[in-house]
Amino acid sequence: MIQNLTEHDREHLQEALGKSGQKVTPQREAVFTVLLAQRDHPTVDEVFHRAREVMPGLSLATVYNCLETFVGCGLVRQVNHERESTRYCPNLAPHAHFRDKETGQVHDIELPPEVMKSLRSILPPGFDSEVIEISFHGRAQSGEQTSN
Amino acid sequence: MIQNLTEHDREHLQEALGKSGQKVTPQREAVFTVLLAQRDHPTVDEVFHRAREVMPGLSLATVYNCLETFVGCGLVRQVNHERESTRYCPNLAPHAHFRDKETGQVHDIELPPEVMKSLRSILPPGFDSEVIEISFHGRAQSGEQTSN
DNA sequence: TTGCGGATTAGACTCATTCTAACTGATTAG
DNA sequence: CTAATCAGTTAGAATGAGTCTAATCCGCAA
Repeated sequence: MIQNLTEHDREHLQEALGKSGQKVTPQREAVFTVLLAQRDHPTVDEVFHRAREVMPGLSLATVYNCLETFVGCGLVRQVNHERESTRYCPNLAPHAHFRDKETGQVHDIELPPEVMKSLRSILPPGFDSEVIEISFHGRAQSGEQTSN
Repeated sequence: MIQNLTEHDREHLQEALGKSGQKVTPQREAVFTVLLAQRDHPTVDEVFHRAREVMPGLSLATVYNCLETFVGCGLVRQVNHERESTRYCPNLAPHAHFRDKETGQVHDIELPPEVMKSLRSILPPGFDSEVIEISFHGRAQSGEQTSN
């Protein structure tokens, strides 16, 4: 079920968009709402279909646009695994991703600061990294929470 | 310049293919040779064009097939960054990848065992990972070696 | 020689994503 | 008030990496 945004989330959206000179639109709100409502790393297509239930005229291109905008202003992260469709994730805390071989589900794995540090430490001098992506691939015993 | 395989490399190829019940063919040898000759993480297309110089009749489909075969028998690794074309890497030691924002070049970053260990340790119980991919994205000051 | 099976091939196809050009609707300028 | 502007949205066309298909090739065994 897709709830409306909380006041807090709406402000978050507003502020992030505003910072990069963009506006809240009904479409952006719908897409953002969908992302927050079910934090299961949906593909563009999944976002599209979910958002359509609430805003039937919404076009696929707009979903692509909105998601790109959100990524650009730091509201969500892209998650890529091999060459599968890109997925989207509104979890902004540093985390890795675990993709279940069997179900295809993606789980967030918390990334403690000391692990981040040890990772950064393996870069030779002269390498300056802005983004680190860590992804596991394997199986998760059923019954594990879909973390976020 | 594309040299022939050393005796050692040819045996490596032979053995890895043999283990999974496959044979060395001229095409596979050509593709493998290309991968070893220039360890710059080429795309399928790059491999294709390089291998063509040595074997003009070679088809793109075969390059896809060969590379898939090699990945299947553990001879090379796939490297994916965002949604860019898949690249291939004959470095079998545990390592991460660093993609240079500016040049697009991919560098191998050695991954010490203790870092591997700390990474595995962040998986909650029940999560069992076979593959860990780590990729950095940022800029490398020029003058850095293209490690491998 | 014939037949078999794996490998190779060219070209058709798929499908996520990007591009394009037209349209909308809110805001600003005259 | 109009008109001009401009970001955002839209449908559909285009792109391009990768996959599939069906025909052919080739080495080996019967």
